[in-house]
Amino acid sequence: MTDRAPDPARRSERSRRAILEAALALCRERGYDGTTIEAIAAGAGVGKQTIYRWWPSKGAVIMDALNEAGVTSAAFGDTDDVRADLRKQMTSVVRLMNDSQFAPIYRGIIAATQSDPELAQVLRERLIAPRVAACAARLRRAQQEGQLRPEVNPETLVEVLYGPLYYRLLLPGRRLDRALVDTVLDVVFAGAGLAPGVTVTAGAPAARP
Amino acid sequence: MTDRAPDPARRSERSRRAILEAALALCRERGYDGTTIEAIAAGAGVGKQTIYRWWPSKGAVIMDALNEAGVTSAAFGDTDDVRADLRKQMTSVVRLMNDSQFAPIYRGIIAATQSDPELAQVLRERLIAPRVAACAARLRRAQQEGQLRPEVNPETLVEVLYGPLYYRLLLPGRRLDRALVDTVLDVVFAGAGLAPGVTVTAGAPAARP
Amino acid sequence: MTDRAPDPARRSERSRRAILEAALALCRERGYDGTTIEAIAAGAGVGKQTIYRWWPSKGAVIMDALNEAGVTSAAFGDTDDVRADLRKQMTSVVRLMNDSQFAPIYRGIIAATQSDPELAQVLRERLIAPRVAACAARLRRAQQEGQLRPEVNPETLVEVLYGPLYYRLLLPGRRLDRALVDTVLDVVFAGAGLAPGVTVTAGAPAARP
Amino acid sequence: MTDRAPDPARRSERSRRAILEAALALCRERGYDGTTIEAIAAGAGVGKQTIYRWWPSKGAVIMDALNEAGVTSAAFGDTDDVRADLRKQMTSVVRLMNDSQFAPIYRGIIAATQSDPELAQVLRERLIAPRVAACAARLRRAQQEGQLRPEVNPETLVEVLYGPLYYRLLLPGRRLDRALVDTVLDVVFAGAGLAPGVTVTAGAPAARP
DNA sequence: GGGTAATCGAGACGGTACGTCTTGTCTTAGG
DNA sequence: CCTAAGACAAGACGTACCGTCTCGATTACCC
Repeated sequence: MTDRAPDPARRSERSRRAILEAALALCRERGYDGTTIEAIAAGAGVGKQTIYRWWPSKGAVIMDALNEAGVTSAAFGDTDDVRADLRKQMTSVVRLMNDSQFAPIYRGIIAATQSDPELAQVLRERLIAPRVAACAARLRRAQQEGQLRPEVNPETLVEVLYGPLYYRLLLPGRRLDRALVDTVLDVVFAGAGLAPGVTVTAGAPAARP
Repeated sequence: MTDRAPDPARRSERSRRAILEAALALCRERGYDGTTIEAIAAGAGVGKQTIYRWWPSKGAVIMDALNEAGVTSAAFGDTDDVRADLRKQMTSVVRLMNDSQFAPIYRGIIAATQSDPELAQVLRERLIAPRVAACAARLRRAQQEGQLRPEVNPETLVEVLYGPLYYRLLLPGRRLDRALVDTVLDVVFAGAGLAPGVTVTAGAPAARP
Repeated sequence: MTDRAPDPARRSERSRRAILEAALALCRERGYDGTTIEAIAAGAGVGKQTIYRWWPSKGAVIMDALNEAGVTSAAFGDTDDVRADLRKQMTSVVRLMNDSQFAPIYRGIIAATQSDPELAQVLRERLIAPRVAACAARLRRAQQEGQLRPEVNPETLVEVLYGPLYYRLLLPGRRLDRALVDTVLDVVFAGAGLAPGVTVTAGAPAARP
Repeated sequence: MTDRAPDPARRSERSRRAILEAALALCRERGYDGTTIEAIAAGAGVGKQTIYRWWPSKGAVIMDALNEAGVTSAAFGDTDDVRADLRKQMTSVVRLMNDSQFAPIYRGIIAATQSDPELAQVLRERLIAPRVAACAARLRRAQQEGQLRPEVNPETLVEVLYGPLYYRLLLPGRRLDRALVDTVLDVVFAGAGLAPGVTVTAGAPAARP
């Protein structure tokens, strides 16, 4: 399994920390693209080889640094109200995506994954998959409890929920804000369609004579 | 308006075409990142200055090349069935996002916009805005015709519709396929929620005792 | 002939000079080995590529620099007395080989040629061959004028004359001084042997009855 | 004397041999310059520190290896004919300097001494000085026996004899061959000059009436 | 229809960063 | 304490591109 990995026991914890800290600091000062391995090494007082020995790319270093900083959380609310739980989590995601420290770095990493499949896999495994799984689990419980239609695949529903957020994060156009969360939840929970004979209003089920 | 633009009359059409063709060819052979202005110039038999004179960045060249190739279309169906129109358009977008020629280039450009606001603006103006506008217009008509709830902002709805597609295009994880389009439309038109006393089923309004 | 060489017309004379000057300055400050292409480029305010474009190696740069500095001369005396002419030239060579500025650089270059045949060829063509030829020409004239035995190959005689000087320059041991020149000339002109019946004394030919 | 040297009793003879053998093998395979301490350590199955502990530099290792291989000999002929003794010894030196295994390594070491005084001293003490002393001793005897002019310093005469050989070994130009030995001996024993009234012919002393 | 000004291909230029290599020192674990 | 192994800080290597610049040599418009 770990046959190719160098013995981690030999690894200098001191250097590892210095590298991750320098990486984050540089990202803040000069942006993701402006951050170079050369500068990280210099900033950390470390030889370049020490970086190349333990990380395959600049993106991997920075992703590790983000993780280390514990900047995000996969934790999910678990009240009886799935919509409230989602709203809380999605809102905190929006807050992060609007954070002027975090957002450019995150966007830089996602950009890097477009041409670096290895980094993409790390991004998936370390950042995305756990959070998607947590969200999907919550949705699955909601389906079992009759709050959500059971025939929609929870993983796909996660994508429908978060897709619009990433759309605004990654594509130029409108600024991401919290209002989007409510709109998305509105649409996802109640639909945007007006089928004949059905009145769907968020929080206000059709009155019946 | 065009005060800053060089006199286009001077421009060598021959070179312009050679550059755009070389750019696309290189993108196919070596990917977006592997394509360099140096190589485009060499491949087109053109001086580097000729490229820098007319385009601000590699991304801009490649975006022009994509546009020139007429690879995408903003045209929208306009039948009476908004859902069918959306399905048709979104499906063709999915097809494009799955095209092994186009997708990596498009992803490369979007990646480049993460650190190049100027390119982002061009992407917005030339590719995204027109298509969003066309889609929003169609949605607006649907609202007027009573097929969609009128209180949802059409531009936002566009993002809810396309967000999941871009999510799969740009984030590592599940492969993009046409089934996603139907799921998204299902959820957007009918909602995924099961509010007490309301049964929302696509195409099958809840019967009542 | 010069088909592979870049068009010299494009070459920046300014950079060329700055590079050669920086190279020499660095050699003096930090020695031949301590001089790096990186430092030459930095010191000359020049991109490394500009050095690599025009010179194949550090040694070639430094040899050019030496030549440019006009530090040596192939000019040879041309009086009627070949021994005096040789003495003058060899003494000036000794002076150069003892020059604390020049000698370490020259030794460094010769050292470099031990593992760089290309540099060796340049050294031969640019520095050694012309001087050997000039010396050999002078010796040849002396042979024609009856001052030297005609059967000794002049090129080889050059090596016998200068060999001891280079021996002291390159091999650790005794310090090179001008006295060596006289000893060498003594031996070479009159021989060190005492053949029976022959008395060979410098400046005092055997008397004959 | 050996105050700075680590206690030799602790030294692993096994490692020492492996290092010297690996050093020579690498020199043959990749040349002097291509041989690195890193590779020697790897090739010998030895830690780098073990090399650094016992040798001050790569050159010192290789010189030790050469010595160990017993590739040269300081032994000198001791017949009544000094010229024959010199010829024999010098010819064997030429053979060595032409040996494609030995020569590049020897040239590499001499090159290294140009910038490494410590190595130069080792070269002098271990290789050169003993051989020069042996040769000078033989010359001194020849002087006492009346075969050589007594006023020429024997050590200097050694340099005159071997200088031309090293000239050809170290400077690019003509290939070293055995004929050089005879020419050198010719010149050194009989001189190359033609003083008026003196006829100096090797092996054919001037006839006397 | 000749002058002139901008564009063209070409590629040298000063730079920056890359990823690799080697150096000599330091650290760890085993004997 | 020596050993094998190899991580470490340092820094040069030679390469690749960047975006700017300087060349002549065409254009192609304007007078």
